[in-house]
Amino acid sequence: MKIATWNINSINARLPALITYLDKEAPDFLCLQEIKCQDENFPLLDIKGAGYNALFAGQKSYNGVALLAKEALAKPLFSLPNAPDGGEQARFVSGVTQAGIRIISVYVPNGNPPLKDPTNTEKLKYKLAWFDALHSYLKGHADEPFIIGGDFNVIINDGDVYNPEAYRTNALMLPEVREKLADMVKDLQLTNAFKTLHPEAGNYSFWDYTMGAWQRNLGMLIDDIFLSPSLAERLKSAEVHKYMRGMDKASDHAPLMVELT
DNA sequence: ATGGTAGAAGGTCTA
Repeated sequence: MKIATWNINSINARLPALITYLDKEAPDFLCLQEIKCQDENFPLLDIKGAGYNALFAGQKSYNGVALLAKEALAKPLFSLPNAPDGGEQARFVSGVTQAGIRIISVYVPNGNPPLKDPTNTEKLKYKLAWFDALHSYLKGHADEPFIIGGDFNVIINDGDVYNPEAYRTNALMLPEVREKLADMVKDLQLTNAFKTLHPEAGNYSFWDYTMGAWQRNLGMLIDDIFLSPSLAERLKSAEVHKYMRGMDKASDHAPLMVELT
């Protein structure tokens, strides 16, 4: 069973790349983030043509998440219960597989202040509150198997970014942000699928569009897939599909794929 | 002290 997560940075701008990816890698489940379209503009026919069903939570201009699956998913949920904004921002979608595994796609808030006002911490507070809501939601489902994939917008270890000192005060790496994710992982005994198999530094899933970041390998690992405890022993392989970042018209994120037995 | 790039929307914000 293959499950992948990919911040696609506009599903319509990336539609040819998406179809190519589905054909080539054939994930059973694909979590997408930043689809950047409203529901009425979601390319459902193209995705069905590629052999996939889709659950999606769209939004105008920003955010937006989807969950593609070869099978039909049950119990669809289109927003995070008790999200700090009441679910106004489309950052969460989940469904349950026929085998009874809950699959969740999340786009965790970035949390950095608007450039015009570096003293503004509203976005950071929102990020921390969003993590609280996610933790509570998962805690309520801790007795069921689940897999959560997404853009977590957290640099978990210093070795997961090309220059940790440059990001020390960035919302992707602030201690209180790292603690929120670490507390959730510890409390729910989650397995970080990729890092468990590839603990070494220097594996990235995101390279900024600016600064020639891709060509210079100035990247960071901010996309993750976590497994609930009962699925941990099924972990077989995990990899970042870097070739997707090297394509023309690439997203700034590469997909991360995990295989379970 | 801001740039660099990309995307959606629509003439600016978010990342």
